[in-house]
Amino acid sequence: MTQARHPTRLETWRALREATLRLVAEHGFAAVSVDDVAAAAGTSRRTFFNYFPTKAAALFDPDPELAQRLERLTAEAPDTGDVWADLRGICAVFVRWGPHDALRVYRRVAGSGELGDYPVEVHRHVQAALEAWATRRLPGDELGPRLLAAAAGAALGAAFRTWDPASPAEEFARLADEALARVRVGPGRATEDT
Amino acid sequence: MTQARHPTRLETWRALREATLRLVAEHGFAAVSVDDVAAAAGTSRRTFFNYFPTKAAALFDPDPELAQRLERLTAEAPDTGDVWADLRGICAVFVRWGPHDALRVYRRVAGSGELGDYPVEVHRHVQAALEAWATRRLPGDELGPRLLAAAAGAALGAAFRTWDPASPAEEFARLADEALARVRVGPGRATEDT
DNA sequence: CTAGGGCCTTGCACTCAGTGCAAGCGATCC
DNA sequence: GGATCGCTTGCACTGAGTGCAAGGCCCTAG
Repeated sequence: MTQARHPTRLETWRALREATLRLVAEHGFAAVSVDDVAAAAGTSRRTFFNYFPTKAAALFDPDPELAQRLERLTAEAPDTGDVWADLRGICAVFVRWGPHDALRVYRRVAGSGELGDYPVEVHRHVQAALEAWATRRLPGDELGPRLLAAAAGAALGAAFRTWDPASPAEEFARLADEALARVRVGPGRATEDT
Repeated sequence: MTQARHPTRLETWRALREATLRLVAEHGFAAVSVDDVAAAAGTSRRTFFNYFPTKAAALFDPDPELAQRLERLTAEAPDTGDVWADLRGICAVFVRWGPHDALRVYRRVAGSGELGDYPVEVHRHVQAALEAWATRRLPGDELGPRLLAAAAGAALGAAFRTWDPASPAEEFARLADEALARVRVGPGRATEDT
């Protein structure tokens, strides 16, 4: 039989994330203390802070594996020449992975108004990855990459806020597609000679 | 001669905002405590929290007068039939008012990475006002108003982050114009029969 | 087998943000 | 003159977040 084994770093991370998600879904963000989460995950309060810098981070920080997949997705994305269309393609794929259980909790927390800053928190790392991708695609353009990533983030955010968390996850993806389709981001004057 | 007079509520508000802005500009957000701010504004710590729910709020909450002007701006905005164009018009005006001294501090704070959530904080109330306006313009459309406001906010945010706070404020307005011009938000399928 | 070094956990103590409560103070209204 | 209302303030408390140092587990070198 297998020896009692120390949990790996990722396992502890996931236990904390899991506990946070569950407790917050049950009681709301404010009503859950870090001590509660740590106890529920079978670690100490101090260890919690070794993994997450803030309580909110335990809710929103990207799962390392998911982050890696996103990294790969942007790295392998096609270049059709139309940056915005390619970006939409990336988003369309990404939006169908998401940890939808987490998304539902995010929506609940968002609706309760407990976290004024939730909308970005949720998408910050996604938007950062998109911006990095756009920067590779538009070297020399300062505004463009930020604008592209922000516009995509805005579309995803609007879809997210419109989504009814009680409805199937596919509905969120559909809303995101629609939102992305309604937005268009064109090249700047400086780069239209490309 | 005038009698010694109790400061009006707005005056106290402004004293606290002013003190926060100045101290944060000097020492950074984290290095300034609420006690410091309260003392600098000539009030008590407890009074600070009677005016602002959080330390960040003292930095970012909209000046009541400015909020009113924004309210009026959206109320009186023209309706040319092209929602996005009208929205761009509103933003173009707004972007030339801003308390640019505050904006410069925001950029500094933003650059230092102390406030992960700054970008929204800065624009939250603006975006909310734009969304309210868009909702009046597009009744019955759930996604549309959020998308319009978020897209405009994204453009403003991208311009803001690209702006060099050492350059004149007009440069920020120019960047905002450019960003807004590069983005286009179209009507949804459901509303294209309007 | 043992000694040591690295990584992770944990407890302790501390600062600071944010809140409820109740007392105080000035102005206003009968 | 007394009741009331709004604002301020002090006090005490919870909980987030951090630095520090001690202890435990594992792996490796001798």
